[in-house]
This record gives sequence, structure tokens and C-alpha cells, in this order.
Amino acid sequence: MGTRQRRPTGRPRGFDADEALDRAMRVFWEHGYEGASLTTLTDAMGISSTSMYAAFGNKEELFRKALERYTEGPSAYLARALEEPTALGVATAILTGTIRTTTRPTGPHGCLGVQGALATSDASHAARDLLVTWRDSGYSRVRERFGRAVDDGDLPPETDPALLARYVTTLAYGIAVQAASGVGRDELQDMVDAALLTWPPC
Amino acid sequence: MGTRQRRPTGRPRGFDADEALDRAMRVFWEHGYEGASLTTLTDAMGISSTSMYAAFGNKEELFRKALERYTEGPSAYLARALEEPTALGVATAILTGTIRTTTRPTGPHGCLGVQGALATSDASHAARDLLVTWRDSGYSRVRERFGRAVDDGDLPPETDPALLARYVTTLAYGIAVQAASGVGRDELQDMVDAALLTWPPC
DNA sequence: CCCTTTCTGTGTCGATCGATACGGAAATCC
DNA sequence: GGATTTCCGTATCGATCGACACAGAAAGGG
Repeated sequence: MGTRQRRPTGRPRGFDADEALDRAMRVFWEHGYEGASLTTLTDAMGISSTSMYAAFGNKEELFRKALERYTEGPSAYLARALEEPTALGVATAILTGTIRTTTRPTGPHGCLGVQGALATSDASHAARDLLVTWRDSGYSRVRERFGRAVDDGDLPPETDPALLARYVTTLAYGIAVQAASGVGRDELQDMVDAALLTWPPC
Repeated sequence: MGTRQRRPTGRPRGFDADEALDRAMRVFWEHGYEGASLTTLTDAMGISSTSMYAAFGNKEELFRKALERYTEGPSAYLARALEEPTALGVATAILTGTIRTTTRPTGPHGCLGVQGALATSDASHAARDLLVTWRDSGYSRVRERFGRAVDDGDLPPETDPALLARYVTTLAYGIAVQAASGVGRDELQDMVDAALLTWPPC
């Protein structure tokens, strides 16, 4: 065990692709898809543009992979939140996780899934569509989780899971915008704590 | 009265600057500051780049003026909302106005003040800072209005106007993101109606 | 009428955009 | 130890970016 598989034929890669993807994710996160130029990206990744194209395809593919990395890294709180035993626990974990990720002292402020490509030129519609799908996927998972909470009796039977999921995701996206504006972590947390005192709001 | 002032010396402008600014505002609204190229802008405005520079200065100044136009046009609901007699009326008018403006069938989806320049390259930091200031100004006006509502006894004395304003603006910015993703007007309105059933939430 | 002023159309500027061609370097395969 | 494969460094591609030079056109002023 622990034995790495046989080295592939050819000259070995001179950089850590995982580390490079993390750097690229941060650049996209901070500057957005269109605001991140190839020069900015490759400088941060520490590689040449040739190496980037060989390893990741093109800018669009790099963005796609950076978003996957974001989903399983900074945004992993969502998957964990959905496993909370109660709907209120789910909502609390989602919003607290959103605040923590969007206001990290060591990272860019805001959410890659929101500010990565919210309004773009026609040339970048693929990146924008990708994030629309990403956000819609998040909403759907929350809605399904709240649907189960209704079935379980955790939420009142008259609760509309779709409406409730729309409410929580709207707060989450709004928090991402506030964080991008520089609003502090504590203030956002106080706001969420107060908002969740009434539950379910719908 | 009604007499227009004396024609200025020199060749008269061959286009309507007001109309051109409206067109530019729409382009910035739909594509964002960085996604709106000079070609896209001047094509929509129906003028040459020379005329644009002569009339508006440069791209950054054009964006600044387009944002002012947006504030007194599509976003004018905010000023009207602040004049509602009750805090609940203010919140309702703000969120309903946000939904109506960000989901117009004939206009771009979303809010210029949010998606105009949320994450940008360093070269466009001026546009981003402008929108940060714009959003912060909106928040401050709402907070001051809620402060008066507390003084008037419209809101309980233990209410924190800053927290409440942060809550309402967070919902508004979240709505802008949802609208940019294509979420429909009716669904957002149902969500807001349900959310405002509990008031004040904090 | 000519002069001044302002605006317009054409053409183009240097810089940067995303993306590659090409040759040499570094590994495995036989 | 050659052949093969893969990767890296340099240099550059055509397109587009925001911005402007220049000359002619259209108005008022004298």
C-alpha cells in the first residue's frame, strides 16, 4: 500500500497540478472569469501558458475544474450542512458556512459561484451558464432536503420546501454580495442568528 | 417658460445623449463593466467611439453616468420606498421593487449595482469600488430609515436598525443574484411575501 | 463672407487578449 | 543506447482591448 502506480512514459510534469489548480481557483474567485487573464492565472500558478494549456485544456476548462475544486473545498460546507438532522440545523449550517467561506481573512471575499461570472460578455456565456447551473444545483439540493424534512414531520406539512429553499439560498447569495463589498463576518453572523430566530419563516 | 436656452456655438450633436446613455446603461446592466466592450457599447448607442469619448469622457466615466441614470431610473423604487409610513412598508416596497426591476421582461435580469462589477481585474477596481460605495449608500439609507422607525415607536425599542437593514439589503442582493440566474418574478414575490409575514424578524 | 468652435467618420495606435508553433529537455520503452 | 513520448521555454500569432489623431462637416459670431 502507498506504492504509487508506475510512472507514465515521457517527461514528468515539473509542477504540482493540484497546487496549480488551487492557485487558479483563488484567482478566479477574486477576479472573476473575465477579470482573470491568462497572464494573471499562469503567474499565480507558477507555470507557463504552454503548461497550462497542456494540463487543463483552455481557460474555460480551467474554470470548470477550478469550480469543481471550489465545490469540494471552500464550498464543501453545503454537503455537510444537508446532513444535519433538522431543517433548522441545515439552514443554520448553510448560512454560517456561507459566511465563513465568503469572509475568510486569508481568502478572497465573496463566493466564486456568485461573483465568478454573474454578468459577462457573450464570449463568456459558457462560464456564466456553468455558474447558473451550479447555483441551481445548490438550490435543488436544499429544496429536496427540506422536502424530506416535511415528510419526516420536522417541518409543518403546509410548508412549501421550494419557497423555503429559495429563501435560504437568497440569503446565502445576498451574504456573498455583502462579503464581496467588505462587510464583516461578525455583523453577517449576527444578522443570520437573528433571522433564524423565526423558523420556519414561511 | 419652456424656452430652450440659446444654442451653443459649434456643430450641434448629431445624437440624443440621454438616449445614448440609456442604451449604455442597458449594456452595462446586461454584460457588466468588463463584459461591455467599447464596440458593444457604441454599437448599442448608435455612435462612434470618437463621439462617445467627446460626450462622456471615457469608459469609466460612462459607467459612472450610467449608474447615476440607473439610480434615478430602474432603481428609483428605493427612494420612494424610504418614504413609506411604516418600516414594514419600507421593507415591502424595497423587496418588491427589487424583484420588479431585476425581473423585467423587457430588460436585463439582475441589478446593475450588483452584477455591474462584483469581481473584476485590478484594472477595473474603480468601477468595483464605485458599486461598493453605491451598495453601501443604499444600506445606510435603509438603516437610517429604520432608526427613525425605532424612534417613532413603529419598531420595538430593542430593534437594531443596522441589523435589520443588513437583513433587508441581503435579501435584496440575493434576489438580484436569483434574478440573474433566471428565477421568475412570481416565485421571488411569493418568497418575499412569506418572509415578511414575520416582522420584524430580529 | 470668413473665423471660431464643436462634433463626426475614418483610420489607427500600443497594449493585451486567449491560444499555439517549434525546438530542446527529460523521462520510459525496447 | 537509440526510439518514443511527454513536457517546458521562448517567441509569436491574429483578434480585440480602450483610446486617440486628423481632417472635414456643421453650426454661430463678427
